[in-house]
Amino acid sequence: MSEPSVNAPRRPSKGERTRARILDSATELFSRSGFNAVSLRDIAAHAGLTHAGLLHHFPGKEAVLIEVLSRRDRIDAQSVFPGIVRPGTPEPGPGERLRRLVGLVARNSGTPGIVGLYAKLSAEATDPGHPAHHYFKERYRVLREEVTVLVEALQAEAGAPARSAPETVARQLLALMDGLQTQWLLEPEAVVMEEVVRDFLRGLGFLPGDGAGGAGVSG
Amino acid sequence: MSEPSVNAPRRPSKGERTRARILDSATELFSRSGFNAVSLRDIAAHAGLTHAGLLHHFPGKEAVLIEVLSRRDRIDAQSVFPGIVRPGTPEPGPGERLRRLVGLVARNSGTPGIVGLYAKLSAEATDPGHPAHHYFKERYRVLREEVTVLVEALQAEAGAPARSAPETVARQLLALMDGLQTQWLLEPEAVVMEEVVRDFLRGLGFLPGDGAGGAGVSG
DNA sequence: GTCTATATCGCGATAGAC
DNA sequence: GTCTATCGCGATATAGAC
Repeated sequence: MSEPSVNAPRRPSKGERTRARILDSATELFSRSGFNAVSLRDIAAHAGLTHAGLLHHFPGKEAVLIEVLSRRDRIDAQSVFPGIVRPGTPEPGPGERLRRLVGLVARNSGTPGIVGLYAKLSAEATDPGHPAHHYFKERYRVLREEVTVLVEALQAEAGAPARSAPETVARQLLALMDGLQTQWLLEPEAVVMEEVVRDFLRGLGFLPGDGAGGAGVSG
Repeated sequence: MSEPSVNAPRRPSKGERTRARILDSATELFSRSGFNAVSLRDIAAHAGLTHAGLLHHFPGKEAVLIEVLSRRDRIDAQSVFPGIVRPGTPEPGPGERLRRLVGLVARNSGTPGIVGLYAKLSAEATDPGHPAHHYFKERYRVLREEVTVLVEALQAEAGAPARSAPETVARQLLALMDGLQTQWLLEPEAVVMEEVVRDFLRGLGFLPGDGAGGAGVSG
């Protein structure tokens, strides 16, 4: 049987290994120097082939970037919303999902290179016709839906009647996280993204206030 | 006497007029087609000179963009925080400044081209060494300070004790506005930036809530 | 001081040989 | 699947015309 079953990892072909090598090289170089400063020739050389050889695996430079970022997206999403990546997987409870989401914000502070790429590409991709346009539209749609569901659950748990529509709060939270990244990238030492996000969530009643402890989401 | 006094508008020199013509052309072309799709040769041709001639007035393409945006910045800032542009000018009251700030968000919905340029440049400019890096650092510093002062005043007016530090709220508001632009640019018909910002401000007690009972979220 | 012409560079992308 | 060769383009530098 050389037919692999759906979930069994099979031996990668040579092409797949080259592709992976290219993505690893691109991730490293993009993270270090950004998108514009890195040429296809740089990536190809780092991966051990020529730029024309690289373009056999990817249609263009931006396609490489999109693949780099969507690979990371998949990893991040899996940690917060496992159901996105593996449909049917049961999501953790709302409190746990929120904890993981804030943890993701904190973890991003360790990879300014990637965060910067994300900020740049998501801005460029607002242009219809940009190769990553549909990817980002879809990304925001999925994230907004997941966060909306999360907010609904948190509002229900919070007890007090919800002041705002869950979709609106979801938009606010995602916008806040994105906008904070820009401020943090400009002045990394002056901003603690995680703290600002926590403060916002506290205002919504999703995290205990800084006085007497509330419902147990400590430390 | 052909000596103009300090504040009297004097006849612009030929160079200054050329410079202004270049900026007008660049604004129009950038707004219509974005940054990457427009070449220096396009801008120069539209302004009636060659691309090398243009480069006698600006060191490079990005310098042109920075000038285009900072010119707009000056106009916008003047409408909300007159004191920034003309030091010593008395600011309007907090309520009025907040009203103008929200009005600016609403007005931005009329110029997606410029908003997009802003989103793209502010992301690119997070890279230290980018020609606009210092401009954006300074821009955020000034905006954050002005908004912090505004938030302090609004918190005092709101009566209830402030839950968050004014600087934090200022960061949140600016981040929210920036992040919303990305979402709006991706799906202009699905987002009403002004409404989401108002909702956020309502949650802070800076705008009147809708009715009393809290259950006012319809639709 | 203002602008043009030209020459050169490195880039992304394509075509076709192997 | 990878190469060499080549194209067109944007960006840049220099020399010099007005």
